[in-house]
Order: sequence, then structure tokens, then C-alpha cells
Amino acid sequence: MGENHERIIFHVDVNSAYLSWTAVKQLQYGENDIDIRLIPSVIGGSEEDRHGIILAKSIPAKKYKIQTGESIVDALKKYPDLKIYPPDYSLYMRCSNAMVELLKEYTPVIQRYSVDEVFMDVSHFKDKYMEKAYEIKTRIKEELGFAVNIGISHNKLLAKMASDFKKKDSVHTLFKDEIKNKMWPLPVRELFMVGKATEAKLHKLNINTIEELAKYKLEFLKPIFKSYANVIHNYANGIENSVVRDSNYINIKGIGNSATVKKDICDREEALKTLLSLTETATMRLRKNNNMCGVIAISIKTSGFYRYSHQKTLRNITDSTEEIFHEVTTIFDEMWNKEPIRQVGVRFSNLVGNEFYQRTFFDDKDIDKKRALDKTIDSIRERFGDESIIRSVFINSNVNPLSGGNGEDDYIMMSSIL
DNA sequence: TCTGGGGTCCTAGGACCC
DNA sequence: TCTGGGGTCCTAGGACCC
Repeated sequence: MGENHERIIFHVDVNSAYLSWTAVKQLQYGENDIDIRLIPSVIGGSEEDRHGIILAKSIPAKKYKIQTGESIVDALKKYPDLKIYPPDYSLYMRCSNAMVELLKEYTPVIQRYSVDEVFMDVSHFKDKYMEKAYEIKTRIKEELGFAVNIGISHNKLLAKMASDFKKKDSVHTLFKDEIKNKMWPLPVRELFMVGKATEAKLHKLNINTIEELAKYKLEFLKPIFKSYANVIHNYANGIENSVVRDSNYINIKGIGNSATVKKDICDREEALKTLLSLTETATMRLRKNNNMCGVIAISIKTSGFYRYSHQKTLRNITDSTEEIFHEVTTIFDEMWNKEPIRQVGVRFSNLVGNEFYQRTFFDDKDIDKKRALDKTIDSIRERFGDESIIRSVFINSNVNPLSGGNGEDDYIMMSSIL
């Protein structure tokens, strides 16, 4: 660990990713004669489906204080002529993949942190890191058509903070000796892991900048922030030493699906249909991942935006759609307070590999049958499309038989931890 | 037509065991 | 008939990230 300070880490961050990628496609296919990156524009969900939030904004839109995550209605109040375009997730995945392929030419040590963020350990660049960074940035722009920021430092945290600096389409460094000038003057909210709630608590202590947090006595933070005190205090001082993890070897901790419904759900049957469709896609992903789960959780968001959740630890791990849905039904019946439902979700956790199970229970007739059925259905859907086999309850029903991402070409993402 | 969806981790409190 | 303490597992909720 002693030579950690000699690492060179890049954090590559696509500028306004969704918006840039949509812009590139529009220009390529002549769908739009203007470049939406140059006008006040956003990528936003469909208001009709109650997904009406801003997912990405152009730099001109930012000038009108339009923020990611706010409702489209609110954004339009700030700038009524705002142009709104729908997201195209499969396009985004292809753009992300193309970028990663390009980056792999420079190092195999790559961690996909999200669809538009990548960490690279490029210690082997030695003192040539600057020219390499410019080369990468230029190539992405010329070959793929979009702009990125590259943050450079000796650890992931500082590299990430650097790529976040104001100037876009740029290479930024943030080495230890630059912390004081480049990072400490920033509002404390800009520090990675300081969100809304933590910011409010820090303000109460009269901590407003990252520098003030860095210099605050750790002992005084501990009673308020518990173990979190160490994390944010270290981060404020630029201390962080996690390795760039090859995304292929990160094991996922949970798999889930949730969906906001077009109209509030008020009856049990409809809620269960929605839960079944979410369960179908999530269990398919579970099996595709060769996992079984030990815990099943359901979450509900009411029309009044109140959220609650219940979970259950299973006696036996499983990956069977039928078994899991049976538990889902039980949990739902135990928890639902009859309030209209805006969003429901299922999540499976305590994942374990299925190799052991396959060996041990191969001769249990009942389990064997269920697993064989799931396997057959999965492979039919794989070959003939997801809609080729659907459950009869969905016929003549307006509930989508398979909702949520079905894991096609998905990749592992670890948000909120480096 | 106001507020998406997919993750991870931490904490507090209760149950249960020794 | 007074009333310990530690460990582990489980649950619900909250905080953070993109």
C-alpha cells in the first residue's frame, strides 16, 4: 500500500451524457438540424407516464438554473421554450460500450462506475499522463462524437472530484498539493458523499466549505455522523485509497425492479399483477446471473409520496419465479395499508451462487420441475423475444407482462461506493 | 398530468441465545 | 424475586450515488 501515492487514476466523465448521446444520434440520422447541446434543452421522462423529471440538461439549460431530478413542470416555469427529448436507454448503453472499448486500448484496469463514468488505473503512463489524457479526450470526440472531462489524481476520489470541475470538455488534475486551491474553496455539498441531509447537518455546525470540513475536529463530527464522520472527513482531506476494480469481478448484492404506474393502484389484484410482472423480469435477471436469493423485499410509494417497505428472509434460498412470487404475495398482503399506490418494487438480496444448489437438490422432484420450467421459459424468451411467452393473467390486461429492465446487456454498477 | 429507477451501505431496535 | 451483558440475526428506514 505504501506506493499508493504513485498511482495515476483517470476518471472519465461524459459531459451531459444522455443529452450529448441523443444529440449525436439526431445529427447522425438527420433527425434534427440543430445540435441540442447548443440550445436550452433536456432529456426528460414522459409526463403522461408520470415519469416527468429531468434526466439530463444542456449547458444553455443550466444557465436557467434547470436541475437534474426536478420535475419537467418546474423546469418549464424557468424556461417555457425548453426543448424536451425522451431518453433512449439502449442508445446510451451502446455509446457507453463504445467508449469503454476505446478506453480498454489504454489499460485493462477499468471500472465502469455508471453508464457515463469510468475509472482507469493508468499508472503505467508515468509522466506522460497529460498527453495521454488529451489523446483519449480527442479520440472520443473525433471517433464517437461527444465530449468528456477527464479528472486525474493519485486516487479515485480526487480524480472524480477533478472531472467534476466546471470547465467541460477538459482535462483537470487534482493532486494533493492542489487540494487547497482547487477543492477546498468549494461548497461542502460538492464533496462526494455529502448529500442534502448531510449538508444541512454540516451547515448547523457552520461548516460551509470543504476546507471547513477538512479542518473540523473529527471527534466533534463523530457523535453526529457516526461512522460517516470518518468517511467525509477523510474525503474532505483527499484521503481515499480504494483500487480500480475490474467491473467483471464485482459481485452484485441485490437485484430488483420497480415501476411507477400510470394511474394509482387501488385494488389488490392489480397490485399483484404489477408485482408479478416486476418479479418475472427480476427473477430472469437473477437466473441469468446464476444467483439465488435469500431475502425478498417489497417497497411501496403511495400517491402521497410516503414510502415503506417490508422484507422477508426465506427458509430456503430460491430462484424460482413461482416460489418467489408466492412470497411476494404474502409480504404484500401483510404490508399494504390500502393507500393508493404510485410505485411498487421488488428486490432480491442475500444472493448466493446457484452451483451448490444445483448439486444438492438435483433430485428433488418439485424444485426440479419449477426450475426446469423457469429455464425453459427463459430460453424461449431469449430466442423468440420477451413477449413470446406471457402469463395468462396478462391477457386482456393493461399491465405490461414484463416490466422493468430485463437485464439485456446490463453491466455491474456500484453507485455511492468507490 | 409535479416529483424515475437501479443500486449500496449504515443504524437502531427487537428477538433470541448463551 | 432481581434483573447482567455480549453476540448474532433480522427488519424498517434513511442516506448516498448515477
